[in-house]
Amino acid sequence: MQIVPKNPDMARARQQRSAQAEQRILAAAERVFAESGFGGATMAALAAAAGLPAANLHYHFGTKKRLYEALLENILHLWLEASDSITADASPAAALSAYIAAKMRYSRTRPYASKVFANEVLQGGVHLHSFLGLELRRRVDEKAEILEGWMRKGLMERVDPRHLFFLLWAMTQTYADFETQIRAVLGRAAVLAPEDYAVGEALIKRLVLRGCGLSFSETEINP
Amino acid sequence: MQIVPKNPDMARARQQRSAQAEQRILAAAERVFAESGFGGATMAALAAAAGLPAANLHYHFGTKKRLYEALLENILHLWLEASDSITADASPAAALSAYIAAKMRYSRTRPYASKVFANEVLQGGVHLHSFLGLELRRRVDEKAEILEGWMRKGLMERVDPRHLFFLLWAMTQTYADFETQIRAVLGRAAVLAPEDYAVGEALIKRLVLRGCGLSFSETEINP
DNA sequence: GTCTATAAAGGGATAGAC
DNA sequence: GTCTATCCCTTTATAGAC
Repeated sequence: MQIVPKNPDMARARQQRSAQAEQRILAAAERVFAESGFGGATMAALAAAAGLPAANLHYHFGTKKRLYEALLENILHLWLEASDSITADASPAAALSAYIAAKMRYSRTRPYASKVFANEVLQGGVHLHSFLGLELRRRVDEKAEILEGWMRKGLMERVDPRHLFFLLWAMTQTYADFETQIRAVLGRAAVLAPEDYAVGEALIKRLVLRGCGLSFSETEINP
Repeated sequence: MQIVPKNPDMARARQQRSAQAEQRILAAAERVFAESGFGGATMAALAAAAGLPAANLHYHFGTKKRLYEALLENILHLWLEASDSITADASPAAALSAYIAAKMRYSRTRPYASKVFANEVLQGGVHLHSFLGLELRRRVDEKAEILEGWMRKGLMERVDPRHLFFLLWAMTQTYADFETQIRAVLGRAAVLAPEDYAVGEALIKRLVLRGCGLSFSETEINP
């Protein structure tokens, strides 16, 4: 990362090992920050989770804060991808269903990422000001405009598109962020069962599609 | 709290001052823990928010952990109250509407309490094991049984009652827990406007009531 | 019960050998 | 790039005067 090497081969090898170590650290950090929050996570815990001495983390990321910010940066990209299905020429029912499915897949496969993001927003999102105020806002404005287009064409009933997104995020992300609570209520010992996610996803689709005046049939959604 | 007084009057006065101080500390702690998480909150910050020396907090609550647990205990009571409207002889539409309204009122009036609870669940709920696994689970089982009764009588369509609760919690609490994100998207500078909560509440009612096959009319819900 | 001062421990970060 | 040893500041908690 900050070494001037003698020959190209050594340089490449070094960079590769460095990149590997950084990925390893970020993956471990996702879990540790999710479980302890920024303030509760210690460099010792982060290092132990990554299987490295704490000094290595400082070498690669400088400070705990910068490691955390690098992790957040990674997570934000994931967050934005899910809405790709919402395009002007898609059908509202299919687009919203696909969006819900994508967000649920994210909750199921990347629960720690979801929790880190939730933790950050919960605590005021000080590290996210430009993301929330610029990138996210722009993206939501774009998608809201598409929904308003559908409404003008009579393809769906009138709803406030931004609030609809707030509720979509809340419902899908709760299966990651509040998984502990859901497991407790359902009596699942270690992890949620695949069918728990399926039941939740079907119910979210039902509420949303019907709420927007779109037909909802189990078989259409889960063929 | 641990003083043996000479006469009853002095004892009462002391107890009152002590109780006042403890309320003051708990109110400040709700805000500080919400904004920084358990690990990020320091006794110095908690003391400053309460307007007292840090030693006083230790006098009243012993350790930071015990102060946090006392605060959580307070918050859990709030959490359970909201579902009082759900009784076997209520009408499903009215009961669910009242529940949504109660949870939204809680998000609006006690956002810090909601955030502390969210933070705790997010981080695995280690301080909530008995609450989640016993009290909450029992309560949800009870309320789920009431919903199933309504379904058997044909008063509402069949849905998984537990997952319905997960979504109700998620949708209503998001207006407290993710308020930062909602404000950013809506372009609200300091706080959400009263109408933001109203729009959210109406949309939640619409999704839920329609999703359960119950009639939803704006005027019926917001007279 | 409340305060000031301080002990004791824990945590982030760096130095320097390899 | 990675490791061990360590510095130094922050934080929790207590002691003891008032």
